[in-house]
Amino acid sequence: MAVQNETTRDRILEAAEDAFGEQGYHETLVDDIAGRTSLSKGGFYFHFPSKEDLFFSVIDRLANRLTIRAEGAAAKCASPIGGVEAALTEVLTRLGRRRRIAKVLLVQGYSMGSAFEQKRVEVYGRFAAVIQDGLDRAVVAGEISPTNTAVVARAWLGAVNEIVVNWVYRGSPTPTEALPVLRAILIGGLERPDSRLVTEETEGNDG
Amino acid sequence: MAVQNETTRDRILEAAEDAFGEQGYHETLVDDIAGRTSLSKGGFYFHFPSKEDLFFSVIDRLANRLTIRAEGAAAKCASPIGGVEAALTEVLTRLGRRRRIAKVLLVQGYSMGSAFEQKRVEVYGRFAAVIQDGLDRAVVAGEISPTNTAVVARAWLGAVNEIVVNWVYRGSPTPTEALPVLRAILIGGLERPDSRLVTEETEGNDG
DNA sequence: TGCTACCGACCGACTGGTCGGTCGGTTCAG
DNA sequence: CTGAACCGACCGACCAGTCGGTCGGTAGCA
Repeated sequence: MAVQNETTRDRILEAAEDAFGEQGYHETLVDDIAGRTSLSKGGFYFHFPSKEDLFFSVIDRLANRLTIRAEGAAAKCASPIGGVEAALTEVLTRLGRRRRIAKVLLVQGYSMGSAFEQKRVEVYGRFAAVIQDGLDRAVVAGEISPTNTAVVARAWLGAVNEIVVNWVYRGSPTPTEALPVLRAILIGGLERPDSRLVTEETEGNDG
Repeated sequence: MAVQNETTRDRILEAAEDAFGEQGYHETLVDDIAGRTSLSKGGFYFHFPSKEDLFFSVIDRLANRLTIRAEGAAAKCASPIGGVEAALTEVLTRLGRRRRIAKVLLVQGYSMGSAFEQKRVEVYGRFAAVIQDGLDRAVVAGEISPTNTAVVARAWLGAVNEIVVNWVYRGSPTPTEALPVLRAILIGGLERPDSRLVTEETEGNDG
């Protein structure tokens, strides 16, 4: 029935999140996921058409959750630049708490080869768009000087990404530890239009 | 003999660079590489013990070349911060010219699963160390304020990485186009000790 | 209440293709 | 004649996906 169906599907997604995070795409066998779910392989294929489809579903689920959280954090801030900062903090904090999730989202997809390229563009594009949107509004609000916000957004995304991935692989510094420095250099890299005495009012941001 | 040996080995490395860059690790078959080299599979295995070993050799070769170029560019500059900037420019320009190389170096490795993790740490660590070294010397030289240069180096690395990867997947903006903006925000994110305009004495960063 | 027909969820042995790696054989320069 | 370099048919592990079958539940009917 429908309810049981949903539950089982979710159980599979949950198990897959763990498995992919621990072992990567190729190392994770459909039998592994079936095992973790107390399902047979056939049972699994009743719920998902393919292993690839499963992986994409996992990615979508994680990316959606993270985007919602980031946008929620940003929405609580009055100023655009404060919003971007809050979103940054939220993402770093969130990923910093769940290493496996970070690994699935930021690393494991590449194992899929060309099948992943489109998905990568889509997911990273969505995050970049959130950042860029905040920056654009900050420009309009006169908080920062006009610049190529698309490039800046990508650079920020990359910086955050590398901090997290490095932590995933080496264990330190944790995203939380890196956050203050990261925030300082990213925000600090933006020019203020009224820069006679920078006097940041963005410093004591809320969140 | 040694000479012929080297030549064939290099031909294999060259072909592998192309193949991995175009198709990724899993999609590239040993037979592909043999074919591109006008060698049989057996001939290939005379020169390399395994496909994995071949991939690592390709990565090492590319990373070494790029590191040498970056360090060379940096060495030509008098000031440390100028050196870091020059290295950044060199890397972006270099990778921007060869999309396939960029793809092998920055993306394809992940396809190998856990076997690659150590290599990733090693290669990225080497690049980060070059940047960090420049930043550290810039601090000593009084060009920038003390900060957590390890984190800053990682962030820079990530920013550059994402710009290049995004270009690899989407074709634009090219690294060369992005360079001015990137340079501005990265360098701009660093505090100058003598800046009367920037008042705050480092609110969040430690060492 | 009992019986039948049916169904969604699940099982697990099996298949079919793929591909890294092997090995006995061949070529040819020295 | 030796052996480094190379050939290419072959092996066998591996694994995503299939398919015929099982089983608990339930709708409909008398």
